[in-house]
Amino acid sequence: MQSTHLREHNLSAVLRALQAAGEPTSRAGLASLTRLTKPTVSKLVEELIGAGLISEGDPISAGAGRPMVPLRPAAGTLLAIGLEIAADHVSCLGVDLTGSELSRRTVYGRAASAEEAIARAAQLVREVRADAPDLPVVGVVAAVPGRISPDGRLVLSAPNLDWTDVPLVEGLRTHLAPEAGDIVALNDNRLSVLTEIDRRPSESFLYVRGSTGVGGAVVLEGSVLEGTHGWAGELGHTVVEPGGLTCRCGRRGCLEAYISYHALVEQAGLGPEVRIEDLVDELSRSSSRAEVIGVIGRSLGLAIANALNILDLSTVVLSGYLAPIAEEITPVVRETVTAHALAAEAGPISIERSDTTPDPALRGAARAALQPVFDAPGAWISRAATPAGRTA
Amino acid sequence: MQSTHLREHNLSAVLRALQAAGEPTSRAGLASLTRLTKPTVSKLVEELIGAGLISEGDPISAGAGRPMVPLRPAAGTLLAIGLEIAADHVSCLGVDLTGSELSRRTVYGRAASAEEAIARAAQLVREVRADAPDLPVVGVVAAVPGRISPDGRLVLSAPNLDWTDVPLVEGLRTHLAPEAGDIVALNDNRLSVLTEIDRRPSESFLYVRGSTGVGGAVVLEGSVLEGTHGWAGELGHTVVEPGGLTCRCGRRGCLEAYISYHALVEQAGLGPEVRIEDLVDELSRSSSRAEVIGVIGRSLGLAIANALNILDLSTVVLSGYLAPIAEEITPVVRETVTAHALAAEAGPISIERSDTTPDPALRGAARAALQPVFDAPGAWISRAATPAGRTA
DNA sequence: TTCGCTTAGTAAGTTTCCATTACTAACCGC
DNA sequence: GCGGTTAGTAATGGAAACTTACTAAGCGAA
Repeated sequence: MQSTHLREHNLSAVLRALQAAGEPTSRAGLASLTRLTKPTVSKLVEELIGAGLISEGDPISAGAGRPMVPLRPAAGTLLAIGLEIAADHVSCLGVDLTGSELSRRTVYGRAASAEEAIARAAQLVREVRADAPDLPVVGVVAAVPGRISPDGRLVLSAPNLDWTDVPLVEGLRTHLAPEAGDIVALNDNRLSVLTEIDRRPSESFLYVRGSTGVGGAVVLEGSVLEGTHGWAGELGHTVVEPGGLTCRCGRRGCLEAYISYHALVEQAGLGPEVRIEDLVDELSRSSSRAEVIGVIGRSLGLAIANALNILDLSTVVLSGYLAPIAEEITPVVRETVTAHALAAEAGPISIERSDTTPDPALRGAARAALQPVFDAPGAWISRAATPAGRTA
Repeated sequence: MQSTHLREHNLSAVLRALQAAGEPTSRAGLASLTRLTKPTVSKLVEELIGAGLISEGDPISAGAGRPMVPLRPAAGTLLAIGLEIAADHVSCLGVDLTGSELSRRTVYGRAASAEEAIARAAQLVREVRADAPDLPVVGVVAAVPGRISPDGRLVLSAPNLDWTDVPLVEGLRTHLAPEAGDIVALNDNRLSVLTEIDRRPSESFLYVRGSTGVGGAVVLEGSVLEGTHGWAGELGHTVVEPGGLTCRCGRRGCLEAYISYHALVEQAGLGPEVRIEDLVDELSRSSSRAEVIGVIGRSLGLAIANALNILDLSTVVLSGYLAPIAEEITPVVRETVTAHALAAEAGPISIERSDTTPDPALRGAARAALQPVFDAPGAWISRAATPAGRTA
């Protein structure tokens, strides 16, 4: 590491520590969190304040001693933009460094083509920018329900959108002024999980999200496992029944063939807009409700158990349409997991439902767009020095 | 990071770069590998030479320019000790920083008790130390075929050894002088894989090792995934047939119940000392050979496919008793994996056989015992004879 | 042979950055 | 108001790495 990078490293450490603390913290507090000395932290904080990344509050007296000057991530000094491109809507969310919503836009309805969806998305980004015209933009992250090339530029396939090899980033870039910052596309499941990571920082868990299919993510000590192609954690095509039902993907016995919303809807012969809670009710008319829950629980449990065996994790978070029925299916899932997961021998497997914040993918995308600031605050300090706003 | 730690970081970076290079490298070469400047590398190298961690060779001329002074990890300057505790033998291997074998000892025969096995192991360690009495000992790593507590001190269970809750490290420590350095126990599968990592540094792959059971490891960019309890990658108890055969572990449908050496031997009604190649022959007398290969290949393939789906990897390495029959089973495994693994859509899944170096666990243990030197070379510099190398 | 080119390595001085030490600031309780 | 306590700053010093400029040593072509 060059000595130049040391400062960058420490700036980042201070900013991260402040965010991780989750509450206003004094310079002295940051010093003990980062194990840097008080003078060093003072200097770094001064720079970060200068760059508009940290803000000071009024001194707070807490017991004896000089009152601390509370520091927190600065609100309203920059704009990070998240996009969500879904089958039936496109949403855009602008947040500042605190993660607070600055602006939000949505267009409902299915786009006729990828080009149209991209044009809509770009329009929303422009509107969100216009709501905060003076703020520099960190970047744009788009959540897409599909597979994305490792460099985050190309949507390889997104079945629900009917997209194949769509150059999303290039498309957005042609519609947007270059000051929009970096634009990157990421998988919606691996963005949704960021919201969950905020709730339980530095934990390790398996995240299972039911949307149209069944996706998920693997979180190891607070960071999302990417995998070779960027789709690690995709639980949907785990084989739970060799030679079983044929899945939409053409394979047999996939988890999705048994428990995806899509599969269940088809199985029940219902319309596409049934809520999952009603769906289970509907299904339980033909067979017994316990049986339906049993099928979901057992196949899901088996897939989870196999994943936990490989990863040696002991926490599972159920999200998406699995969250509302989590309470009901958990006993069966737990039973199956306990019966098959090795980790169950070392201690109980925790099966939890996710945070119920709406639009986790959208929020996660905005959250991801903020990341460069935490990773490299130095870039923002040089920017603050040259008020032109653009890096040379 | 404090500025004190910067030096440590860079010393480590230089030493690692030298090892990773795999061939003698000049100071200038290290500078470009580490992105440090030549003078900085020169200084760091000087320290490492003083500490006996790097050695200089005679200048080598390669084309134009001044000949380089080749640097390599120093041979015979320190001793790292690996232990392997198996059901029918205990082995001990001493290596230096280059990984070269300095000394090796083995005692065959099953120990009557854990205490006896530990006493044997300690004796071997003493003998290996006695073979190189002047070298400082980095530490001792013991490979154990079982589950080990996360702190590496306690063997929770090792079915083949008939061990439960054995305080291995404490036991070894009472037999050994404290200068033996840190003593740690680790799982044999996750140590075996280190040999494979040396062959393909920084790659990601799934390592599947057939021994008495079926174990494995997950390697992500050159580092072994540990998991919550330290047994990530254990493929043996993946469910490949829900409600299928009963496994030794009491569960049903585990991979091990189908393809472990143990299971196959039992299935064939043979003695315990059959070689795997003969075993397959033997089994093929009752049914057709293709059928036996088919069962192994399909169940293994299914387990691998599920693991690859979760982890998004595209390389598998077969090791242990799977290596000698790799060629035969690979077609079926590949077919099954390709049929079920999502990653197969992005490109071919590579299924390879492991390095055939004998005693991979023992070698891996010694390799792991070396790790502290690469992680923190600074500790060895202070130990070195003359830190008075400060030029005024 | 000699001169220029190229690469390896070193020396000296400078810069950057953090730690140390010692201080001031501000508040509490007695 | 006075000690105790915590927050924060100022000045200095030292460690580490960078920059620049040099020497060392070989190759090859004029």
